[in-house]
Amino acid sequence: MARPRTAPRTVDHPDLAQVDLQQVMEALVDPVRRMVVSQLVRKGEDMSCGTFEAPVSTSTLTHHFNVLREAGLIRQYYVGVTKMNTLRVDEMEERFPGLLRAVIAACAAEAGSGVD
Amino acid sequence: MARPRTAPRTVDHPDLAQVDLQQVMEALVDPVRRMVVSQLVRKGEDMSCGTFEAPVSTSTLTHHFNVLREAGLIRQYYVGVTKMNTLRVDEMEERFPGLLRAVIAACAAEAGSGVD
DNA sequence: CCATTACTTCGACGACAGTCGTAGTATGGG
DNA sequence: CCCATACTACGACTGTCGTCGAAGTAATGG
Repeated sequence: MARPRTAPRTVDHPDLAQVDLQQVMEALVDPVRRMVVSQLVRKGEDMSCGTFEAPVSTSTLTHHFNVLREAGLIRQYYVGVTKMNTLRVDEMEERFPGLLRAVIAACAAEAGSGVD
Repeated sequence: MARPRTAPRTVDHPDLAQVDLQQVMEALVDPVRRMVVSQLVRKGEDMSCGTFEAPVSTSTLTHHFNVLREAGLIRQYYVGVTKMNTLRVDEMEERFPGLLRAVIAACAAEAGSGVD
């Protein structure tokens, strides 16, 4: 019987009203974090932490997820032993209209044209 | 007779095609540089380097102007002994649609609401 | 229970960005 | 000519960010 010994793992998310532009910019300035955002957009569905491609170690990736979550860019929740990630794109759009959308578009454009 | 002993001082500006998102994000992540951009927008006309308000020394401000110029965000030109600054907003809009516009709007929104 | 999987936490380290003050250079006026 | 003004260049310092590996914790399956 899967009787949880402790409370189910939860994750705290900021209300976007209390996130400021500085935090969002700092989150989006890192290329690895933009990769995460891009992959979420491209996939179009929630992704577990382990399924992202990035040129860094797992522990570093954990750090990047924390930064993204604290900046209000992603929402995270546990499903068993894996942790899922969603983009808070609509909320973000309301908080800073056009910003996330523009960054996503720019990422896609750079990935699309031959950038090597 | 104002005979120039040397060639008039010129300033180099990148073609926006050769500016990448990383550079622009790095330029816009600094709050002092966003202040510069905001003041240019608010003023609505070219401003000399000495007329900006920022909580840093003059030499630091010079550094910030360099970063903004190299990221393609501002255009600079000398008028006598002073150096003028313009926002390259239209070119930027073409290069990364919506990005600069969104950041400017976010700055204005934060400045507008009581943020202290 | 125990092992496995999936992610986190911690400390350490290296690199680099922002900052300053000082000294330097160019322009324009007396 | 010389000085004042406006900005720049340089070197030094500092704090912070991204990075890693090793050790830790939590759910799941046998």
